[in-house]
Amino acid sequence: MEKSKIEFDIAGVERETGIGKDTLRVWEKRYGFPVPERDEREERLYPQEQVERLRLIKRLLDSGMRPLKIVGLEVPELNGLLRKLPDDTAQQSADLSGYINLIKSHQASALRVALSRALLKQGMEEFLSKTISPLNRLVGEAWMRGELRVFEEHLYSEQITQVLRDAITSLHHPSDTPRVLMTTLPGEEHTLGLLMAEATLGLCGANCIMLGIQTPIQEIVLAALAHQVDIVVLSFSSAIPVLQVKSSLKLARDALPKKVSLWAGGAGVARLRNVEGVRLMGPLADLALGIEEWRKEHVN
Amino acid sequence: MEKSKIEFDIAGVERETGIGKDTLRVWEKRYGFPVPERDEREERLYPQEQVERLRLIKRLLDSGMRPLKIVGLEVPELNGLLRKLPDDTAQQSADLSGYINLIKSHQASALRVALSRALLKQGMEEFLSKTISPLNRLVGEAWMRGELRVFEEHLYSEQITQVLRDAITSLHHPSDTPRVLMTTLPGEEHTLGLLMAEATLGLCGANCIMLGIQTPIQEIVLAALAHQVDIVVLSFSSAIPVLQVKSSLKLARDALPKKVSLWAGGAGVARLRNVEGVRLMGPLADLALGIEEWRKEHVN
DNA sequence: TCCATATATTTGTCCTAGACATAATTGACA
DNA sequence: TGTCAATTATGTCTAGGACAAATATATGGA
Repeated sequence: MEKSKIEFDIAGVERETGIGKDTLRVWEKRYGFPVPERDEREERLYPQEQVERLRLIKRLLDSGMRPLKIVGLEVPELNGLLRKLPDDTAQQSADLSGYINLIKSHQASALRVALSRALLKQGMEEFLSKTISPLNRLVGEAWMRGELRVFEEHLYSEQITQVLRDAITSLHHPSDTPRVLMTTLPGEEHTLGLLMAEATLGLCGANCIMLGIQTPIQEIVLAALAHQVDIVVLSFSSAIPVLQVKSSLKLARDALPKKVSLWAGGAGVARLRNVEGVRLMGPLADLALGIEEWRKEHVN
Repeated sequence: MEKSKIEFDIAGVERETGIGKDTLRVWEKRYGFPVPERDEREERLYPQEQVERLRLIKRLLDSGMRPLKIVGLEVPELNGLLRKLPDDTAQQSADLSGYINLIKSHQASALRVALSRALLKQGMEEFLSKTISPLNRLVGEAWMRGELRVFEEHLYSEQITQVLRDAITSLHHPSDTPRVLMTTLPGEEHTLGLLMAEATLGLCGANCIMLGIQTPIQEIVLAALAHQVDIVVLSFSSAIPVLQVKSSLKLARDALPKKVSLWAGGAGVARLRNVEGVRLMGPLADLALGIEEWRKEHVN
């Protein structure tokens, strides 16, 4: 059997690249790329190479470049631009580059062991702030530059997840206050930020109720009532468009009872100014601070 | 401040309900529902009630009903239909209803404890086949009928995940063969099936490399090469359209080297007939069988 | 009466082409 | 050099039409 050519329909390209169908069509008209083949029904068929090129473009867009400048560039030029993206690896303490090397050489279990060891040595708080957070940023940047493949990033996330989940299980104090509901809104699929938040809150002795990702807004409200929580924590990664974050947060705030606090954290909120009635969290330490303040206000 | 009306734009409705924008527009024309309000720009604004109603419709659709019969029905009628959906609870051994009750009363930690206990008592294999699998089906059906809210289902998934992950960590034998890469394709977001598969394969002493969910096809190929795996396992939940499963599987098979086996499992493949070069797995036990056969063929 | 095959209907997703608010960039001016 | 206004770029929405694949219904034969 001859190896048939690998081609994606427009829905497949949207899934694989994260670029919407409308956007793909309008790029074709405006920038002359991608220009897919057509099947007998005149429907677009994107060959593998174009999808690969779109992935490079998506990365550059996510790191702040503008379509006009880069959609239409050939693969070598795109790679050239990717290499020029900022690289903090040098500034960072050398110990982090050890992790990066483990990721690049696909040594999953060694990576997991190294992370567990660091956790034991540093303690959770320092582990999160000095190791995981900067490592996340490093990995994110390396991925942007194309030094890490998607599958390597996936493997990395999986190991962090395992280490953190393990640690979190060991610090459960189910009866404490405040009661905190944790989840993300539909569209936000990243678990890592949520897990880091859970670890931080767990340390403070908060009673975390983890709902996982992508809970519809109205379900968050119902869950908040059913579990009688004091605080709802939503996590946003930097992958989500700011616009979407803002409007979703407003909807959530309106839908939740006033007495329930709404906190938003993660890299995705750094770009936000201010949202009425929502507490925006910067670094993880803000969460601990928030819990402290909440306790002061509820001493009765 | 007056509580402003909660309304979603068409993209928000797509995220919240999983119904595509094109579909929403064409339903409006064909069935007269949903008919959203419009903003000053003539863009659709869906009020909360319509979104809620769409969620009910989506559930009925997912359980096999046809749009013509149900899009356009009012909420009470929809609920009536939901209640008529099949209910296996009665047939199942009574012990499972205990779990359901824990879910409905939102006792997360009690549920987790009960599950861990069952795992210890039954052993992994029986735990998966006699408890988790039927429980998943029960929960799925109860959710379809509207007896469980989304957030309750989320909470349930989270507890299962924790119990399974805990168990999996304890059975790592990293140097064994065959080497198995595990992930889902873009569009498939369900982790549970993947975790259950990992537990089963881990029991057989296979060397599982877990990539998490939603790995682009080309990345799967790269990962398979980098990790020199013998088998790639993809998991499909019943939430994914059959059409999408079939075309994705074909693409993946074409993209992977011939010497790498491709296995597909999960509720989503039950509806498939046959895909060239792909081994379709029914129950979890098939995986164990597959590993056994693989070992027989590779005794050199 | 039951099953297989042919015909009709239903349904999701794709198409083109155009519009416009918001974000980012450029230019003018202090 | 910094600030504000004008301009351009960009994603996402609109409408209305088309069609293949999936499903339902009718038909014929054992």
